[in-house]
Amino acid sequence: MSIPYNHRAIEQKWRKNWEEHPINVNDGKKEKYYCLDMFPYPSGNGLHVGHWRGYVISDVWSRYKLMHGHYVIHPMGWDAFGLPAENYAIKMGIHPSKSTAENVKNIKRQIQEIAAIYDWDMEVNTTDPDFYKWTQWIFVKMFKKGLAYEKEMPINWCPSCKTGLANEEVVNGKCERCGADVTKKNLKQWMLKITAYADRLLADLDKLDWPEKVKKMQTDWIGKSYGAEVDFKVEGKEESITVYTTRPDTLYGATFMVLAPEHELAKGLATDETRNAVEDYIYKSSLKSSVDRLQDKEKTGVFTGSYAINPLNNAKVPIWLSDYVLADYGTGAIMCVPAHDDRDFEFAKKFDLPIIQVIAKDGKEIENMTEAYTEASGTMINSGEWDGMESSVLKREAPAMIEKRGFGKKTTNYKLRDWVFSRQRYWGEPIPIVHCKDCGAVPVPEEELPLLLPDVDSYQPTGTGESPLADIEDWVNTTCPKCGKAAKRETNTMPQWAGSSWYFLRYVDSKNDKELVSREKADKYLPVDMYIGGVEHAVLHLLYSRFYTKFLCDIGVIDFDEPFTKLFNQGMITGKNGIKMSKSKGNVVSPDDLVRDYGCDSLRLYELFVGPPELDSEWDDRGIEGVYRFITRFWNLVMENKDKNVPETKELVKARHKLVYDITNRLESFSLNTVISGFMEHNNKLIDMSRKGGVDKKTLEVFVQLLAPFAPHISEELWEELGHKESVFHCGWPEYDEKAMEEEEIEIAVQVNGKTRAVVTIPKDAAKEEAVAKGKEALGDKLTGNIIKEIYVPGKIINIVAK
RNA sequence: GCCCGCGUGGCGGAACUGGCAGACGCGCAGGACUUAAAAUCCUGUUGUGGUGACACAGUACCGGUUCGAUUCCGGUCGCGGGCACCA
Repeated sequence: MSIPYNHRAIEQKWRKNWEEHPINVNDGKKEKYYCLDMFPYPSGNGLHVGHWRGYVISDVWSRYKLMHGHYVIHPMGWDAFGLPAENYAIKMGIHPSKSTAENVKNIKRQIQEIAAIYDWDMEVNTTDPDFYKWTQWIFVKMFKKGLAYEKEMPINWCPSCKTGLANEEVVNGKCERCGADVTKKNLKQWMLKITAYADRLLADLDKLDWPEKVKKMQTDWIGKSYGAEVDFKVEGKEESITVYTTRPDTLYGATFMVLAPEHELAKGLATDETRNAVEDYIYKSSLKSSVDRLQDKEKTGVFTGSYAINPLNNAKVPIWLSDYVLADYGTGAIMCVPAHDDRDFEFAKKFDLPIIQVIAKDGKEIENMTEAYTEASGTMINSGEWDGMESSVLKREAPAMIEKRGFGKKTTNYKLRDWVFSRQRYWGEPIPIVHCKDCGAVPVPEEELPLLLPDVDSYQPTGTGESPLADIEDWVNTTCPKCGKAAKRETNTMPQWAGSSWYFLRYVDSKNDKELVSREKADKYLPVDMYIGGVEHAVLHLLYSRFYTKFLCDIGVIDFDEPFTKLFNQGMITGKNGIKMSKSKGNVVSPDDLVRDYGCDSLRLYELFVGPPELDSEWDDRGIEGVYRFITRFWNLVMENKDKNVPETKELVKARHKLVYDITNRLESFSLNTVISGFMEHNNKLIDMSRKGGVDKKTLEVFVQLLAPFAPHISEELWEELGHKESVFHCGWPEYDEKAMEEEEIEIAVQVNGKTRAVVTIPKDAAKEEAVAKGKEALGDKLTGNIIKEIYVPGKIINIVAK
């Protein structure tokens, strides 16, 4: 009896061995491959089996690249600033610097259990001053380029987290972190001008090998639209109001105009009769939260008393105010064409405003219109000189026509807003700005960075719109770097996304104290070739990182403008019935026990076997038994055959090539669950062959090589058992020969009218006559009626059509 | 409301460009070994009918294209996700 499989001893042995003899070494000659995980924030709850999956996927891919002779950059770090870490610290009553350090330690231990080939020399932590020095440095650079600016405006405010939020952090009117209803608060904020990059962020999506879903989400988020700005004169006044529309073709149908209550002209348009009502409406709107505004089912509004003149036909249209028009999109004012827009139609019906149809539906005017006709297709009617034109054509041409006639211009708009970058919280990078009475906002000189986050006892958020830093007088009070007079520090901190927007650049030169990253190393090791993480960051981290990368490229720090060449989103692991794993639900499965009982190798395989890596999968502990059985059976197979000197048979060679073919192709297409089932299937076949006469050594070796990225410990052990001195990871990836796996005879289904009635064995490239004859023979008396047609697709099917 | 994606056994899931539906695994049932159990091994496992070879039905539902459809097309229902008054 040979040695039984002992995962504990084997895994311990190889962990130690890899530590002493690293397998992924940069010799300066190998081609680099950068495979990156989205770095975790150090949560106090530790890792569950769901976190494992992403890390296993990336490690399998990294080891696969390693076996192809690459030097693999596969780092790990900590996204340790920000709300999650701080909220946890507040809850536990431990200072965030302390709780964060503890959590990092614990999670690092757990991550090491995965046995990934992480290069811990590269490790970064966003809360490390040597790291956030450069986070602040980027901010200063942006400030100097005019991309960071201060603005007082109503921003999204989470009353629970007591901080302002970026647009991207508000999901369905709720805080992305805590789920509380988001309100509006008027605050002076630092903003990043991400909108300056809107066009490039949109256009460059084409360059990326990313899931279509994520590209689409970013496209929609950027939300580029094409249309025109049209100027309407206000009757009896000097002013004119500019509206933005994507449907200038419907200009003749504009029967009224609506301004956002916050529009700068709103108040001034009121007449003596309407003044009270108008001011009342503006005041009430200002009190409404964004959630209220969204949830209002009925449209509200007030007539200003003023009229505008449609520049096309000089029609007089009433000007209304309504909060369904957004102040910060387009011009904050719209022309309303109730016949061809749902919202305008609703508003017109409610306030009894005229409706003029300008596009014919099915060639005619609609009687008793009950809903807006929103298609841009049909012939123009009631539109003066435009009558008879096709609306879709006019929609395209109208902006230029309007521009030519001098009452507007062709333009585009984006849904993307500038990034609210201030947080009224303690646990973040201090914004390196000094406010001076004379010089205004002055950046902290670059040589004085990092601007350290002061240590405080009271780090709870104040809720007043001021950061806790505002209370630390000897920190706040400073001198102006420009004029030397007394000045005050900016007390807001940066959002969690600041560090994560560029951390991937730092790994390859993490100890550089002169530069963010040396240009030499950046050119050599960047960008990221493969990025693996959850889809939840589609419009947050992934958009911000692209923006940062483009900026850093523009100022010459790096020479590429897209950070992540290829992106893979792994699905979530959930508990029973697809319920998200959480402590409160009590359905969290910790990897620790499973590693102890079944071993790291088994858990790695099972993480992949549960389902397609890109889809969510329900965790079921029992399934790991099957994987453990496979590993044990494979172990036994190798142990029984390794010293038997079994000669290679044709059948064994065929099986070997088929094995390499299956595993390689499935791995290349990221079908990792079927890679594992492929291993199992081939293992079963080999066990069968082993009983019939044995399995040759070469086949066993190839199997071990293929298994290595997935189950590294057992593979190294068996590789050694097979007589090798060198690590299996340095012995290349096996190749297959399609000719070698071809069968001379194949089984082929014989159908009658498309239904399988028999299976015959025929030569692989049998001629039609032969195949059909054999098929008919096999069918025997199952074939009745007159034969109408005989179909033979070599290698696929024989189908006899009979009546 | 708009835009994506998905519906396959008791369960997780296979089926590459249309070609034997249900690979692989879990679970379950039966058997071998054992005093017994665990572990291990073997057999069976979509449903209905039949002792049986076999027959019929079957990939959410209805219809279409095709010699042939889980796969392509049209419609319906259900589930999940994104956006949500962006003019």
